[in-house]
Amino acid sequence: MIKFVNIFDNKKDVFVKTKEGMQVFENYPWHFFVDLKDAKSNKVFFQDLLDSGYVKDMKVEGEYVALYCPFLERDNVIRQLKTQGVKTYEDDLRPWQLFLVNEEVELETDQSILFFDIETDDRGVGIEPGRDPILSISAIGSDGREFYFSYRPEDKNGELKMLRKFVKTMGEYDILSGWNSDSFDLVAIATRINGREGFFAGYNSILPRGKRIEFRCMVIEQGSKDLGGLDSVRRSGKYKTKPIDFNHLDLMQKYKEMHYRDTELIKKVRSFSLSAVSMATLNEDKVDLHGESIYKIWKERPDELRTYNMQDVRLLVKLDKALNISFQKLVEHQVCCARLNDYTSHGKIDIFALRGAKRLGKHLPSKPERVERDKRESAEGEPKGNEDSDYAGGFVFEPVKGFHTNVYALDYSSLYPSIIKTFNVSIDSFKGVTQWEEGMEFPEDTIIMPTGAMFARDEIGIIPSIIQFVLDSRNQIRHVDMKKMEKDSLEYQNAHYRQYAFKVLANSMYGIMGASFSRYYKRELAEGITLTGQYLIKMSAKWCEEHGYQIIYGDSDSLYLKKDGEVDLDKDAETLKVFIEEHLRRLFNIKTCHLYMSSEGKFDRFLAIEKKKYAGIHPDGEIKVIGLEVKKRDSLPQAAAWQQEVIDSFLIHGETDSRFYVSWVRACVNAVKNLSPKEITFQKRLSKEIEDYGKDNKNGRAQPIPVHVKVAQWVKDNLDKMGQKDDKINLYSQGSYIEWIVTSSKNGIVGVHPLAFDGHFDIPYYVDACLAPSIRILTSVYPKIDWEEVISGKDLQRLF
DNA sequence: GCTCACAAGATACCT
DNA sequence: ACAGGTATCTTGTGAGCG
Repeated sequence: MIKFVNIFDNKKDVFVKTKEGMQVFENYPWHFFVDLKDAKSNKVFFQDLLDSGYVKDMKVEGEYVALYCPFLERDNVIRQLKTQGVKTYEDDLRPWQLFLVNEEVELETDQSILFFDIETDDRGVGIEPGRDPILSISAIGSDGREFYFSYRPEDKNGELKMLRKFVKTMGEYDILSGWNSDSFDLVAIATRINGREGFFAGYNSILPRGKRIEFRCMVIEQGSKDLGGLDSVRRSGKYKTKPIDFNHLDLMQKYKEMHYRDTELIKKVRSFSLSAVSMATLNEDKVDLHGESIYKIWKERPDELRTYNMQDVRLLVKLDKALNISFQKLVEHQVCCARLNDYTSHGKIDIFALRGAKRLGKHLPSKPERVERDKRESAEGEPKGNEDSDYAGGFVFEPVKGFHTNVYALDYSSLYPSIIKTFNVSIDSFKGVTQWEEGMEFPEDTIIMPTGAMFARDEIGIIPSIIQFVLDSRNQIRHVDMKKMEKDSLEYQNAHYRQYAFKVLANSMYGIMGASFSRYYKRELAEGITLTGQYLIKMSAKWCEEHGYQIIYGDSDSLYLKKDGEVDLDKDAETLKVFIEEHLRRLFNIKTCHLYMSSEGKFDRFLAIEKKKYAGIHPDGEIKVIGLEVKKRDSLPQAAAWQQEVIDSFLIHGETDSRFYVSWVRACVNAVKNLSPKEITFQKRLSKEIEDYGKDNKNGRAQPIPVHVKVAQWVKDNLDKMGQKDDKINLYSQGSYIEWIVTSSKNGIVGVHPLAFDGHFDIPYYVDACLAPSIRILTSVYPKIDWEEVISGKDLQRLF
């Protein structure tokens, strides 16, 4: 078993970095696969490939033939196979990927880390990594050593010398780790050394003394549309890095990944600045510079800069220790058999699945060729649902809007993985699509879906097998291994992270089957899963209605049910489970039912406002709020505060007298004119650079510029007024939050930055804006009351 | 020149 | 480079009207 720290190739040899040193596997025998039957039916063609020397060797492996050829000649060979119409498997794998799939390897979790942080010249307009000189770098190793690199203004080559010293130190550790370093610190270092394309040179202590190695680190532009998979939470900055032969761990990125669902926290830390996160986690802040420029301090009081710079790294080390970020990350990547640098969902799951397939003696399709596609464009002019673009997802019930009591929640646990297992959904077990109708005839050895997609019944497919393996492993860890361990021990922590990684893997399988760039993609399968989900939740809803429940709401895999009097939800859920199992067996010929609907508790009081917007209170007093404005970071603070009051009145106090709310609204209307600037300040995130807004939309017209972008432009033009820049995130670039107050709404919204606010705001506009979220709740409960009139006071006027 | 319905983008949520 | 579904707010356009 090789424990690797990192692995990469030069398209020929594979380099495996371990704790002991670098192992080189020269001319790693690169290969890919075709079906044996294809090789048999194209005998002459395959013989020609061998004779011409393009393919060096062929070996029969079960149902496949492995074709050996140098990776560099790959394109040529594959083109010929494509022309001949031969399907290939795994032809896209780089030598290092193939190595991970084939060999006995595991990621080393015991890796040394160098935490670091840089300070840059801040005299220019804004902050742009790579443009401004780097003034200092602090670093702390996981072994406790502290480093500080800087130079004096007089030293012409000071910066480059400093960077080279740093890179040398970096080579003494396995991992380089910073905060937002993927978009800032590392971009700056790589760019300052070698320009945008650049790699940077250094010494790797693992190699024999004196032997030089280049640390390659690409600097690439981040797509403006691409939000990185974590909705809008992930990206900041224009560039990011792609380190090749050293490990890099951006703690901010992983921290976001761990917390992106926690809307409460996101509201607190907003852009996930080191300062905000340290405050939230450690209750400790960065050193306050009182608005003084970094450059000035560097020039005049270098010791002070050192203190400041060092404090940031100390925070990093403390955060990692408190939250175990790097350890969790290492364990997670070890479970996936992924390199530390391959952090995308697809990158992490791919090698894991390929290894899983190999264990079963099977191979997975090659990645589809890159198709330039734009979902929106394909929808224009022609009917929606283009060949392989969009497909339907989960079903959302129209809520029965208003205030309810005695609401029960039912939930399919892991609906999509369960469907995959139950219907044996997999690329290799797929038998085509037919028209399905109740009671139709179809082959006995086939499972069918409500969409008509058919799958082999007896031989379990690769994907369901992997899911089964993943869930079995997870259960083994949770219910057996962890029981024997001491809580809070290192091995317990390790086990906990392992089981979590398995859970994530199981839940990601559906996603990659719907991702058109992945080797697992098949529209019929992805849509089969979602539409079967729709079928199941609708059928369950029907069953519940027939058993005395009223459907209040439901989304994809959940149902919210109302029933007064005695209710034994667990018993009903069990009966429903049996019903569904029998139904699926009879109509779809399934073999084993893995679907399980369980009770998610009761709500004494429940507000159904809109699709994806509701709130409820459990008997123990715990309140659950979903999707409402109080949970959104772009909500007006006062609007959220007032909406919270309404929610509490209904759920905690059970107040249902409409007169209470009418007078409450009147009081709010009167209070608007006295609101403080903070309460009426909007905030929204810039999801791309200012220049990228206002381009032509799909109708060929210039897209209007949103208010927050106009204000961002003002910020850019008035940077001198903004005071000290917070952290690495520019005040007006992709990822920044923009604040504004509305001063006029007569001819379009006019927003001004809080710093330009003179105290006059558009009161009528704010009356609407502050009350809208509350009014939406009140309208859903009391649809007959004209709340517009209550706000305008017309209902009062009528009385006089 | 006004109102109004509508399309489309942008953001941030939910499962 | 995991997926789709949805509400809400904003601006610009074009129809209908006087």
